[in-house]
Amino acid sequence: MSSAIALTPTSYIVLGLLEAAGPSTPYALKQGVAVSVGNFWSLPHSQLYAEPTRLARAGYVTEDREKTGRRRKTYAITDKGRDALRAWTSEADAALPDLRDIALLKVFFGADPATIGPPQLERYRAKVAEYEQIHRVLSTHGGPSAKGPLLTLELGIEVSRACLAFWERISQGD
Amino acid sequence: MSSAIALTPTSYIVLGLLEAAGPSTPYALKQGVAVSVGNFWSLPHSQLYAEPTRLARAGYVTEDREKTGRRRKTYAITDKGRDALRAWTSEADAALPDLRDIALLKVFFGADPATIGPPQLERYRAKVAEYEQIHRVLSTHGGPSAKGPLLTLELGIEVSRACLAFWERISQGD
DNA sequence: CCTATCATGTAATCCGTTACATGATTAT
DNA sequence: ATAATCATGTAACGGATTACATGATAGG
Repeated sequence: MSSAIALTPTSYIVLGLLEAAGPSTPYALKQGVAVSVGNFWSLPHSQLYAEPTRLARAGYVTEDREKTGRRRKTYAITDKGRDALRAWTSEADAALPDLRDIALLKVFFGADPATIGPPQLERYRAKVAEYEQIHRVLSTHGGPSAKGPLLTLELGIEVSRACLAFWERISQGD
Repeated sequence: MSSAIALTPTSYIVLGLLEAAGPSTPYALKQGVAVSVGNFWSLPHSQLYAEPTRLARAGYVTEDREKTGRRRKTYAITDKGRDALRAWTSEADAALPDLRDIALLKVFFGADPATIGPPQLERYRAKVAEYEQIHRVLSTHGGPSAKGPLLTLELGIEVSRACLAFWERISQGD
């Protein structure tokens, strides 16, 4: 039988994309991540080659390789995969995530806000604008399947605004 | 000579605590993390045994082991360590952190907000209260060295409030 | 005295990152 | 043609998590 593996967030990202987009190559997954989840959960493209392999080993997806030419691999979610995905989305989480903000870590350890703040502030400004842009596009076009992504964007916007306000404030000597 | 290693956020947490608290055992570091950085950047205690060892290998800290009894290890930051820490806090960051919120990931992939939201909401409520409590304590007692931690708390509070509002909103059918 | 809990550490596993490498397309 | 970029992968290394394990200390 197929060996058992632990499913990580990366696993669910792959499964989720495969369910939403149908059979895909790692490169297609990469594109998918870039325009969707990648906005708040990024991963290097190598993961999108490695992870489907792992998932295939355990039967959550099937792997299909071209016999000819570039020998591209295409992955498709299986029923087992769909079950795992649904079980995961149905379960509430145990704990809140850490902020894990390196800039904040520096401030914690005494970094000068005037140094750390301004670039940070600029990036959040850009991020907010970008999120709002995507949100506009998704809410006008984009059907009911855009519900999750839209909500996600909304949290992204609100959190980014909070961060923006913070870095703005501490950038000017308190 | 000592082998070179890459310094990770974990490294700087250890260095930062060692500078702030003076020579410490891994357990003391664990205590330190728990009441400070741990609130937004947690790590398992095993890291606080492994990481100082790594740092010692490269000369950022010294390791001192009791000859008798429990043979506890005590670590102290070196000048090289202090230099590295200062260099790090002086440099602005390159990129914003990802949110990496698993609950949000679930919503993105279509999870029912009514399932995911409420527990999330409760946790943020508690978190905000906890942060505010710590903030009160730190701002009345706690000298000028509490500046960084206080700022950190303030971002924590603002972000948590934003998240709280979000989960509250989506918990009730939109 | 016994059993929780605190304190202190090591071992194994593995995911994730970084780097390397090459085959196709497209633009100039 | 040829450079540049897109597409497609593999290899290696190491940090991080999880689990295991035992020595002290305090409470009942």
